[in-house]
Amino acid sequence: MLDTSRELLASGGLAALSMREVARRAGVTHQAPYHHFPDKESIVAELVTEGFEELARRMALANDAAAEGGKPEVLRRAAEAYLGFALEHPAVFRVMFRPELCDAARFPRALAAAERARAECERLVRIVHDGRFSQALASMHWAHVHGLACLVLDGPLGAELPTEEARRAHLMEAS
Amino acid sequence: MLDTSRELLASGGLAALSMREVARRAGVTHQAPYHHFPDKESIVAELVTEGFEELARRMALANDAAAEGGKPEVLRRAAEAYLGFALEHPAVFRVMFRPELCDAARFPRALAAAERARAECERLVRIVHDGRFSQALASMHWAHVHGLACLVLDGPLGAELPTEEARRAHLMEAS
DNA sequence: GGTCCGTATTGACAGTGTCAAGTCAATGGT
DNA sequence: ACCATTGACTTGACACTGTCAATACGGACC
Repeated sequence: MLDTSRELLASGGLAALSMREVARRAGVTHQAPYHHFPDKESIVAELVTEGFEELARRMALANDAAAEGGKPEVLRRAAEAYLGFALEHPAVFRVMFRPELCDAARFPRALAAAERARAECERLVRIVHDGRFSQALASMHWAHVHGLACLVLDGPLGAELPTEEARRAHLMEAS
Repeated sequence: MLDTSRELLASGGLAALSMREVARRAGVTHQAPYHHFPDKESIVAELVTEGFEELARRMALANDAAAEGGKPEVLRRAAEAYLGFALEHPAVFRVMFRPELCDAARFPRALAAAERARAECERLVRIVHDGRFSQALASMHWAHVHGLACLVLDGPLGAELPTEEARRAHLMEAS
């Protein structure tokens, strides 16, 4: 069920993800999905939650590299983690940052997962800035990779150099 | 006609912008709008075009400040222009960076307007970096303000300090 | 065996974008 | 003066969507 939802979202974006199409692919009638999810928002919320969990996982892994590599290595890995996720799961990534699609009050799990990703970002800031932390610093780092991801996925940066090339170039500048 | 579309988009987001609601507000039947716009995408494209034109205009104005102020002043004004636009027209801003909503091939004007904004970004890079230019540098600057805008509008940064305060703090760090 | 519950079905409703045909007034050419 | 054309609008339909309601089936448990 969620698998087909993921597939639909990945293939045709949010527009392609419809309750009825999910039911069709599962070989059941259009109302069957409503016995597993109260409404469409719940499916989206589930996918969003998974997305933030995976993103947080990747960021955590990158931060763990602080032990071996130096600070620039951590930064590089963090950017790689964030951009890697965005490039590998573009449709999920886009949906994750459209809060109107998944009311935070109704889906605390999604919010918690997002918070975990945020916490990893803060951890990164502390690692890179010798324990110091400020919201402005965190915003700066996050905004940088997030902006890159958005522009590469949907902005003018995506047109040229769609793959590894441009991405690497940007990573170098990010540190 | 476009006015009511703008209103709907601004008030309730893309979901609230429907051909039939536009017709309703104009006091005509649901098909009347189709005599002025071939389909919904055309209306969205028009709003997107206006958005990019306004954004390019603001960025141009900011860049023109290079004559009087120094480089940091230009940077500050550019960020102010970008973030100001995003905060004043959040709904339009969001739609501008969802290319699936407005096929570039069908709407060359929208693409041209976006290109104009991009050109202003390149101009900024040249001003700040003494005439030097690289795509990576441009991406870096653009990504930074764009990421800030996205996160403030729809991300976790928007929750706290929604107005002038946090925004200014980020601007300081950006330069 | 009877009851309950989870799963599925059928059928409806309102709302959407869009196509097809028809109405009606103003315009312009002969 | 007549007529064709054009543009703005209407009416009516179609397929699609999310969702509600009522109904059936099938196994688990007392």
